[in-house]
Amino acid sequence: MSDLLERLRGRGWRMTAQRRVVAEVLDGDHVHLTADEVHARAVERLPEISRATVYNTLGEMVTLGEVLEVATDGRAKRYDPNAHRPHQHLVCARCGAIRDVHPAGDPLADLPVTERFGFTVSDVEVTYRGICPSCATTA
Amino acid sequence: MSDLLERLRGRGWRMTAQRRVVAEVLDGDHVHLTADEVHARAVERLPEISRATVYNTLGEMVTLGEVLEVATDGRAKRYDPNAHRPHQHLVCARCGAIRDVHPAGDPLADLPVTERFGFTVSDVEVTYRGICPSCATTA
DNA sequence: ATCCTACGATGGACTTTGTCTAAGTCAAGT
DNA sequence: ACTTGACTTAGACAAAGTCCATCGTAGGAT
Repeated sequence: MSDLLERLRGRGWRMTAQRRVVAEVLDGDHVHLTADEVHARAVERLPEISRATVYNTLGEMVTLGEVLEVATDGRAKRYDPNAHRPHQHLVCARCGAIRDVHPAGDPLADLPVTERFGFTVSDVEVTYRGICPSCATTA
Repeated sequence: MSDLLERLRGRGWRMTAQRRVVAEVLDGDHVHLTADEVHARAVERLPEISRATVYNTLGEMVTLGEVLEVATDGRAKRYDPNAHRPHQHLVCARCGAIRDVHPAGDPLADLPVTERFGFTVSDVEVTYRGICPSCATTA
């Protein structure tokens, strides 16, 4: 069931009720939750879980490469459990809705060596912005 | 001299000492400053300028399309005076240094209609990440 | 099964980044 | 120079996140 949980367990993670709940919340719906949203949902199952623990756990999962951090607006970071399939994000400029998208081509290859200034470029993050269908109809 | 200042004046902006200083600071070095860095530099020239004014002024310049907001990390937004030449950003994952870069091709065209989910896509933001030459040498 | 202990969790203080408001100030048109 | 509405100010407030001292417990050792 919880694929994410299995992967974490396989890495020798010490399993606690708190970590299990955070992993389950993240892996549940495939939406992109903020840390506070994760905390809110975790509290429903484990009322005494603290914010610090949620932040710590999310941070560890990011370090382990099992979860991605996405900063689509200047506000709270969002956490994306879909770390093992490369993808980009499409964000509604009005309501903030986020969809995973898969552009054609490799954006990394589009950056010529002359435009790399000696950097060792290892990653590229692409954020498309627009208006989603439901925001478009409600004027 | 201050191209940015000229453009703002041409739009009927009420010119004040504070706005002039903010525009000059931004247009001076072509680095990507945070709001607080802008404030720190502005204070050197106009000691009584307040943080709120810097935030207001930057926000207005963004609304007018004369300055771009870039959120390369989850931290403070940075302000980019180079709004009239389309470009993307290359960020050092270690020290946070930012360079403007010009990828080949149009990233917007790389998103097939089938991957747009009914969104009206109007903009794309690309952030390349890597290690800059000076961080690479200092282990 | 029980004990130990290092790792994890807790909550509250603290920091950073940004917004808001009420009151004072000033640029620019008349 | 006067007037007025736009601009600025200081400080309170808010949101997002980090830090720390202390307490609790998972899981190996016995």
